[in-house]
Amino acid sequence: MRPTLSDVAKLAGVSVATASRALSNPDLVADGTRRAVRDAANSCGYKINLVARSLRIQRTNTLLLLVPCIDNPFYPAMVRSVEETALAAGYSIIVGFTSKTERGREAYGDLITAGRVDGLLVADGGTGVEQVTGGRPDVPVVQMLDPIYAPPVPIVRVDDKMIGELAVRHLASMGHRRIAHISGAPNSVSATERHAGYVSAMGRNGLTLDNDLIKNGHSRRDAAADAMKQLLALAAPPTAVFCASDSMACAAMDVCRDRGIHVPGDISFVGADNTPDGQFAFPAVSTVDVPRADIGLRAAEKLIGMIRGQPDIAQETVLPVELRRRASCAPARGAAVAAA
Amino acid sequence: MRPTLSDVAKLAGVSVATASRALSNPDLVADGTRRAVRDAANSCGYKINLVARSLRIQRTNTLLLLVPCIDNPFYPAMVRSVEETALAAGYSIIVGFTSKTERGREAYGDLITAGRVDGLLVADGGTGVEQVTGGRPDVPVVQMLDPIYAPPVPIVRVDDKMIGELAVRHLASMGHRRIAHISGAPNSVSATERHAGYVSAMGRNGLTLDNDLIKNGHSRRDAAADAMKQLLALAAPPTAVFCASDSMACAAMDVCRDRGIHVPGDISFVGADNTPDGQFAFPAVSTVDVPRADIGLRAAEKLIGMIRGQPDIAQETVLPVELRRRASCAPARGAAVAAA
DNA sequence: TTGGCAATTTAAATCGTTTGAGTTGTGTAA
DNA sequence: TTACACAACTCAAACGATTTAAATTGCCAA
Repeated sequence: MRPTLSDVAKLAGVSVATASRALSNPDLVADGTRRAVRDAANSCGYKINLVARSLRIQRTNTLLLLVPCIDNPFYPAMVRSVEETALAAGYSIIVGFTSKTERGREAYGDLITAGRVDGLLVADGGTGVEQVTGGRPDVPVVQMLDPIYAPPVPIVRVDDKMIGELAVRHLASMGHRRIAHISGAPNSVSATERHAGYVSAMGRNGLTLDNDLIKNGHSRRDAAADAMKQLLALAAPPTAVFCASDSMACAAMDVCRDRGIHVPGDISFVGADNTPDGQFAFPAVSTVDVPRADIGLRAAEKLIGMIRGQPDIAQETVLPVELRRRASCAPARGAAVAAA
Repeated sequence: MRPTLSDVAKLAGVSVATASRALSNPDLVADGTRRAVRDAANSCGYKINLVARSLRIQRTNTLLLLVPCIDNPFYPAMVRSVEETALAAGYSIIVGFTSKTERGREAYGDLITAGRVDGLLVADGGTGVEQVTGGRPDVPVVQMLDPIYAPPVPIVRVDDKMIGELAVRHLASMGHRRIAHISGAPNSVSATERHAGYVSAMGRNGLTLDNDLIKNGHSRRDAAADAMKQLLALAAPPTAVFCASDSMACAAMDVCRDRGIHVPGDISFVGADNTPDGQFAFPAVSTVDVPRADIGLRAAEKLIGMIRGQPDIAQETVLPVELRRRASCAPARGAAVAAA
């Protein structure tokens, strides 16, 4: 039988109340008593029962992190960062993967409604939050990346439109004029924002928008490969492609390699996200970095702040994105290139 | 105030005991009573408090999963599979990453000793388990992959020695005689087993073992690249390389590409693990598959079985490994090739 | 009417903490 | 001496469920 606080108290010759305070609120007891209790606890190998504690104080020091899936190279860095931040603040995280499992988010609703977690971190964007909080509006929630619309919740995200703009600007600055776009999952807000950024930057750089140059890659490798094949089949193929993710850029580049089209000699690519697959591809994919570790950190901090009742929680945190030049881009053939 | 069981009981006009049974042990109450309690629960939006329940029944239905890090492409599939299996059995997973965080496993010891989790799944092999159970030997633990030595715990693993043997046999069957090995982290049991498999298969295939052909890649890309450079600098470089992981194979292949050495025309590679980075590399890396999803599944099942007191828990489960031929291998130049 | 029996239901203890209110004892001021 | 403040500690009531043992009910046969 594992020792309880009352065993410790008995051993130290004090009441359980005093034992409790000696261990978790040391200032409230006299020096000698504190020492006696601590010695007693050590000598019998006492460990606190966190479940009992949670029941009493009505907090679990546990967060639920919902991520579509961990196989996607986008998420590991974010998950790790959330976990680290939470750990440092004394919180554990329960992970849930919502895309591959049959039941999706609903499978985890219980944990929230049943009071097993203090708060919720959602990385799978889109629809509503009530399906996950089970209609308990008092559970703190922080969203990462794609906004939840109804009701709105605090969010940590990046400027996705800027991603499209930076990518296009970079390619345009190298003299490319026929710049294609392979877009992400159409139901994702970030994908449509990246698309919007592409559109606006094309205009701003005086390039004509050609709908034939815009293909849907659905954020999947296979769909991106198909899209690339369609682009290459055009009468006037693009000289550069902005892909809404590095993974799609890798897939598109593979298509080019299979056909003997040289990257970046014949065609340039810019991806997005800065995931490891793009980093280790050949050639390494130029990309617009999405600071996933930082997103995780900020989101975890924000959520913990909310749980602890801090007053000045920003409703929205937007982190900067940044172009990373790598080997997949080269000046357009015969173009006069502006200063990169 | 969220409703408790006693609210429900009051609403239904029964005692809490009956309410409890009506909801969680329906056979023990009369039909009408059961209906009345359920209606009452629904009408006031009652949700069980799992913390209270856990305290009473002395189980949390939560497992702790310790993984070195999630950034490594080896682990996501395993984590996902563990999570899925656990979810299906009604368990939640708390994840802990032990390699990058300062405190390592100790940081999570509390969760176990404090009774917040029912069992422990360890994927970071090596030393002892007591540092993680905090000397509570009664906590169920299952190890994945690398064995824990003191004290031994139930394990789900693969035949790592066979990995080395399959890789070498494959290369030998294609006529390669100078087969190099880039090995994994020297303190890892699986790495030394793969090495041992390489050694034994070299002998079995009548190939001479040349220590110059064995380099330590430390399971890191940079070290593997260094190792590859050393191999290429040899007076008689290898015609094939067995790398203890696909990641290292990718890094080694990158070195070859940088030097204009063609894979597989000039040199063949076999990796191990079957991680996505090898799958998407160019050329795709031939590998020996480690069924990570299956490992996660079996380990989770085993742990849950132990928790539930099933009698016939196997101390050791060894899952089969399998060669996956892809594009990184070709017959040795001018060799008479046996049937592959 | 009564006793016996099975089917339900209930009261109360329990899980192991935390914490507000009350008690004790000591020293100081009136 | 009385009164009061104060520190240190104890008592006992939570927290919200489960479960054992006991009590109630309904029903039927004697």
